[in-house]
Amino acid sequence: MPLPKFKLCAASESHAKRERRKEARPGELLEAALDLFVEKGFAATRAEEVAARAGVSKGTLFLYFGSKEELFKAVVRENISGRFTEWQAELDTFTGSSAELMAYALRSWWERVGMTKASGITKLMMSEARNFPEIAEFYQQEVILPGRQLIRRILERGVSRGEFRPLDMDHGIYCVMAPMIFLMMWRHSIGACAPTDFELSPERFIDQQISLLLDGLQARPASTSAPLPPEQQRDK
Amino acid sequence: MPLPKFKLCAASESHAKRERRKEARPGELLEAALDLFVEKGFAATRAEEVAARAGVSKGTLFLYFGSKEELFKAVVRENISGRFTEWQAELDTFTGSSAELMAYALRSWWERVGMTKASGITKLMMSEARNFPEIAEFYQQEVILPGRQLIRRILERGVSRGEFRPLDMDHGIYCVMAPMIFLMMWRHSIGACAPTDFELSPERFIDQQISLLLDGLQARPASTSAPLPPEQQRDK
Amino acid sequence: MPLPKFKLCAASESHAKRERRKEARPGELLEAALDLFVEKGFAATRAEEVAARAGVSKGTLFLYFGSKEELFKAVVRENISGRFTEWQAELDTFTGSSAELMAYALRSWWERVGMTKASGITKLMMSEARNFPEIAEFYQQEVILPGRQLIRRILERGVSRGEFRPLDMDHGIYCVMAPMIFLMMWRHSIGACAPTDFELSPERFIDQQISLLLDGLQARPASTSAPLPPEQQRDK
Amino acid sequence: MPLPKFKLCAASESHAKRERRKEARPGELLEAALDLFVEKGFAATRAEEVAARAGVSKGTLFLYFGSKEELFKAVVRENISGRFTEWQAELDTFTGSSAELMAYALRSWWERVGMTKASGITKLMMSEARNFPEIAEFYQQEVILPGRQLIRRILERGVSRGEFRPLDMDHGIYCVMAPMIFLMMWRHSIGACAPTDFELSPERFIDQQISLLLDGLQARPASTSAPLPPEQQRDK
DNA sequence: CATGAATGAGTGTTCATTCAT
DNA sequence: GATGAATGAACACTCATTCAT
Repeated sequence: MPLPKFKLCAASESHAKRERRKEARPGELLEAALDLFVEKGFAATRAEEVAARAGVSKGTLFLYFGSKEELFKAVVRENISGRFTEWQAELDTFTGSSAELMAYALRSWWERVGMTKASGITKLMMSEARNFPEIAEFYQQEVILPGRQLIRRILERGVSRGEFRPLDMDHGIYCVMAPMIFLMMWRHSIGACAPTDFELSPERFIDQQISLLLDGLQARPASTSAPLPPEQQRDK
Repeated sequence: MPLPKFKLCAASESHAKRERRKEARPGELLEAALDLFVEKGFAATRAEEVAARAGVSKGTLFLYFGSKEELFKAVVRENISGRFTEWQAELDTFTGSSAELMAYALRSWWERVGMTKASGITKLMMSEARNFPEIAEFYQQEVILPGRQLIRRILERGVSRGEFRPLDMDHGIYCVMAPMIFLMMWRHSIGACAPTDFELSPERFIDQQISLLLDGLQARPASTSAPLPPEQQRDK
Repeated sequence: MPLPKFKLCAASESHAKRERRKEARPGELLEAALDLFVEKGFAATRAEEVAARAGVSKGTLFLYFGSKEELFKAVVRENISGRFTEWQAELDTFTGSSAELMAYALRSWWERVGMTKASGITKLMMSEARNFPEIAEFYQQEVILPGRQLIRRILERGVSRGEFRPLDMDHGIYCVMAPMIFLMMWRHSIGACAPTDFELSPERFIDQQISLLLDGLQARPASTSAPLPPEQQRDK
Repeated sequence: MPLPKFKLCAASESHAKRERRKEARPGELLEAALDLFVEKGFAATRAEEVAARAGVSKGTLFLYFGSKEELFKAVVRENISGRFTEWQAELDTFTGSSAELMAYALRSWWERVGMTKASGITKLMMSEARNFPEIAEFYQQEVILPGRQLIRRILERGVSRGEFRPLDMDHGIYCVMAPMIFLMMWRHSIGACAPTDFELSPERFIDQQISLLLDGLQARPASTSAPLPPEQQRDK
C-alpha cells in the first residue's frame, strides 16, 4: 500500500497550502518513524513519539497507518530505492576501467545511500529482520538481490575484460558489500553513541577499502589501482 | 506427615545437587537471554520468555538479576571475551608469513568467535547500542579497542617486515574488521530468517575475503597469496 | 464507514461536555482515592480499584497521576485546607466569652472538618506518616502547625482576659487537639467497622469534651460553664 | 492458636540452650512483626523482613505462623493485655481521692502501656481495623470494652462519692480515653517521623491532661486539683 | 526443625489503538 | 480530517507461600 506521492489537480487554489501540508503528512510521519526506528528499534519506539516528531497527534498517525507494524512496513518500503535499474544503466554505460568503475560505484553509493538517511533502513533490517521475516524477505528481494546483481555486473565486467582475476563470484560479491553494510551499521549504532579516540571517517574508509579491494582484484602484475583523490594518496 | 529424622549420606549429595543447580542458573539464564536478545532485541524480549527458555519461572529470573536491564548488561559482560591478551600472545609467537598470520587470525576468529553464540553479542550491540550507551561504551573498551589492537599488530608486522605495503593503518584496520562484523550481523539477522537462492557460506566468505584482502595488501610484485585449502582454490 | 461531514451547533457543546468531563476526572479520582486510602491504607489499595470507583479504567488513572504515590500526595495536598487564615480571622472577631469561643470553635470544627470526608486525611496521615515522611512533614507544616496556632490563640485570649487560668500552653494545645484527632481516627477505623453495644455520638462526645475541658470533672459549687444545648444537659 | 510459652521438662540438659532459643522463636518473630506492622502497616510489611529482623529465615516464619495474616492476628492477640482484671483490682483498692485515683490511673497507664511497645497495637488497630474487622471486633472486646469499664469505675467512684459531678458517662469515658489513644497514635506516626520545633512530652501532656480533666480551663478561686509532681506545677 | 531456592498470582505501569468530539 | 481522552491488553517486577534438601 505505497502512499501516493502526488494528488494531481487538488481542490481549489485556496486550499493549496493546506492540501500540501496534508499530503506531506505521510511523508513526514515516515521520516520521523525512520529516524526513531533506526535509533531505538521497532519495539522501543513509541507511536506517540513518532507522531510528535512529525508534528501531529497520536490519532493522526493511525489515520494514515493502520498500526505500528503497518507503519514499519511502509517505512521500509518507502525507503527502499527502486532506483536500481537506473543505477544499473548508469554503470552499464561507464567507459573507464573496471577498477575505476568499482571505485566510482562505491563512492557514489556512499553519496547516494550510505551517507543519507536511507542507510538507516539497513540498520533497521539487520536489527529487526527476525521480528519481521516477511519484511526481511521483501528487503532481500528488493535490495539485496538487486544490489548483488549490480556488484556482480561490475565484477563480471572486470573479469571478462581481463582486468580482474577470476574469483568465487558469489562470495566475492559479499566481500564488496560487507564493508558498505558495516559502514551503515556502524554509523547508526556504536558510531552514533560511543565516541572514542579514533573517529572512523567514512570517506577514507571507503577509499582504503577501494584500494585494498582493487589491488587484490586486479590482474597481475600491473597495479595501477583505483584513482584516489590526490590528498588521500598518503598512507599513514 | 512424619519427617525423616536422618538422611545421612544423602545430605551432602543432595545439597550438592541443589547447589549445582543454583550455580548453574545464572549461566542458563544468560544463555537463554543471549539467544532471545539476539533474536528479538531487548525491548521485544519478554522476561518470562527468557525464564521459560532457561526452564525456570519468571520469579526466578529476578532472583538472579535485579531487572531486565541488569540481565542485559550481564549478558553483554558475560559474553565479552577478555581473552584478547592470550590471543595476542598467540599471534605474537606466530612464525609464518604475515599473509599466513592474517589468514590464520581470521579463520581462527571464525572458529572461536564468529561461529559461536558469542557472535550474537555483536549483533546485539549494533542493534541496541543507542539504547544502552554505557554498555556500548563498555563494549568499545573491552572488545572494539582490543580487537583493533590485535589487527593493528598483524598489519604492522606485515608492513615492518616488508610483506605488506604501507597503508592508512586506522582505516585499514576497519577494512579487516568490517567483513567479520558483517558476517556476525548477517548470521544473526537476515541470514537467519530470509533464505534465498544463494546461501552465504561463512567459511568460503572468509576465504574469499582473505584472498582479496591479501592480494591487496601484499607488497608487489610477488603475490603468492594466502594458503587456501586446495578444495577452495577453485572459483566459481 | 462514512463520517458525518458537519456537526455545526453540537461542536462547542459536546466539546464542552468532554472538557467538563476531563476537568472533573482528577477530582473524581482524588475523591475515590481518598475513600480507599482511608479505608484500606495506601499499600492495600489497588490502583485499579481507585479507577473503578471513579468510573474510569486503570489506564486513565495514570493519565492524570504519574504513579500511585503521586496520587497519594495529591490526595493529601488536595484535602489539606488552606482555610486556616480565614478561620483564624473568624475566631479573632468573636465577641463572646472565651468559653463560648472554645465551644464554638470545636463545634464548628466538627461541622467543617470532623464530620466531612476531609477528616479521613488525618487517619491517613496517622497510618501512613512513617511510609511518607516528606508528606508527613508537609502535613505538619500545613495542618498541625496552623491548627496549633489557632488553638493557642483561643487559649491565650482566655488567659489574657482572665477567663482561663494560666497553663502549660504547648501541652494544653495538644489536650484540646487530642480528642478531635481521636474522633477522626475513631470514625475512620474501629468506629467504622466494629459496632458495639454503645455507639459513640460525635456531637455528644464533643459537647462532653467541651464541658470537661472548661469545667473539669470535679464537683464544685458554681460552674457556669459552656453553653450546652438544653437537651444535652442531662447526663446518662 | 496462641503459642505455648513454656514446654516443660524439655529434652535432655544438653539441648537446653538450643531449646530455649527454639522456644524463643515465636516471641522474637512476634516482636519483630509488631515493630514492623506498627511502623509500616500490614500490607507494606514484608514477611521476609520480619523473619530477618527476628534472625531467622523466611521459611521459618511460616513454620510458626501459617500465613502473614495469622501472624498479624497473633501479634494482636499476644500484645493485648489480659491484665485488666488485676488492674481493676488494684484500682478498686485505691484509698485516696478520686482525683488522685484518676491521676494515678493515667500515669500508671502510661508507664505500663503507653510508653511500652504495646502501645503500637493501638496504632496498628486504628490503621488496620477496616482491613481486619474480626480482629477489630476482638480488640473491641478485649481492650476497648475492659478499658471503658475501668474508666467507668473510676468515674462512678468519683460521682458516687460526690467528688465528681454527674456527667454523660458513656461519652465522658471516651473523653478520658481519647487523649491516651491520641498519645499512642502520635508516638507511632507523625511523632516518630516529622520533627518540629516543639516536641510533645508525653509525661507533661498527661499531667496537663489530668489537670484539665479534673479542673477544667476556667479560672476560679479554689482549685485543689490533682497532685502534680512539684517540678511540673509551673505552667508555661 | 531450618533453610532458601523456586514459584506464580497479583499489582503498578506502559502504550498501541479506538472513537467521540 | 484531526484531536487527544480513554481504554485494556501486555509486561516488568514483587512477594507470600511452598517444599526439596
